[in-house]
Amino acid sequence: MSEVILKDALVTLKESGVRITPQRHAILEYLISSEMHPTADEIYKALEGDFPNMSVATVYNNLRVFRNTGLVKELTYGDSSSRFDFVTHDHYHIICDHCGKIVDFHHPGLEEVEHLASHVTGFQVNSHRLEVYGTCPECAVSVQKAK
Amino acid sequence: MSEVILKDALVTLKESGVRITPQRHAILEYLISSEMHPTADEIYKALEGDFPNMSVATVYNNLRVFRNTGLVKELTYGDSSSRFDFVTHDHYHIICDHCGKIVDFHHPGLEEVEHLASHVTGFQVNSHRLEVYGTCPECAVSVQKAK
DNA sequence: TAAACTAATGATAATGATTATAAAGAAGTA
DNA sequence: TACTTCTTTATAATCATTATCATTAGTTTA
Repeated sequence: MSEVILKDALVTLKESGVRITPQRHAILEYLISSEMHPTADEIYKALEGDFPNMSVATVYNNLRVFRNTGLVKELTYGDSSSRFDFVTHDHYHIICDHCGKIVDFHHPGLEEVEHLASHVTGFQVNSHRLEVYGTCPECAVSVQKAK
Repeated sequence: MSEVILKDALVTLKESGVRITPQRHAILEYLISSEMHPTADEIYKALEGDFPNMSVATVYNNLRVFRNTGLVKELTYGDSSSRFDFVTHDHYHIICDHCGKIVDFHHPGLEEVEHLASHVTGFQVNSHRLEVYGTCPECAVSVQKAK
């Protein structure tokens, strides 16, 4: 089923006039199949086996290409490096304060917040970003034990 | 009135056993008085006149101290450097896609989103983060003109 | 198909924000 | 005063990301 998603993505790229190189194919595939939200370096390391000569710059370049075509979203949290998320349906993220794990969850869009914000500030609103922070079940267990 | 806020902050620091140095005083004062959400470097530049010998490291160190005592929040957006926000009431930010301006707005907390996220993912929820993106009135005008 | 043009890759250097280190200074305490 | 601890300063180190540029590959056109 992620096959279909990948094919769709490739079609989107082609329609945007972006060439499908083996590297791009591999990066996309990894982003889609991976349940995590990898950093550029993690992607680089993961594909090192298949592409021993691939440069880090290629990863960054292509992530930017994907971002520009709207296929991929860049997530910046407090930590040093950005994470990249293949955009499927609209979803939000919940992030574990302890281990940094990121889990997706769905929630109806927060239009009323956008409206209020627009009304109060006079901005034309385009989008919003929401993240929830907490402790994941696994870390909750180990925190228990530590007591 | 920001006098009171500053005094409160100094009391908070003292209670946490943090010494009030002239540099810390100045950084706090700047953060409170400034309507913007400055980067570390902007703070550094702003205080250069009064503290010609102050090191950038001092700014970073003290911002970390303030963050740890809960006086200051660190905001990371897509761009390269973090921004720092003196915490007064709970508020959200709306950010202009064109000029990067950040404006505060108030909105009742999104508890129901936290509840849903907790229910779906099994996380214990601590907090959330919400930002709205759009075009500020000034930039909307210049975009009009450009047409 | 070959030549010409354009885009993508890879290696490496450059940038820039942030952090680490270590010496000197200031404040706090006995 | 002597001692300890925290803070500042200057500087070097780190690390993610971007820029440069020569090389390669793909596409277009004649």
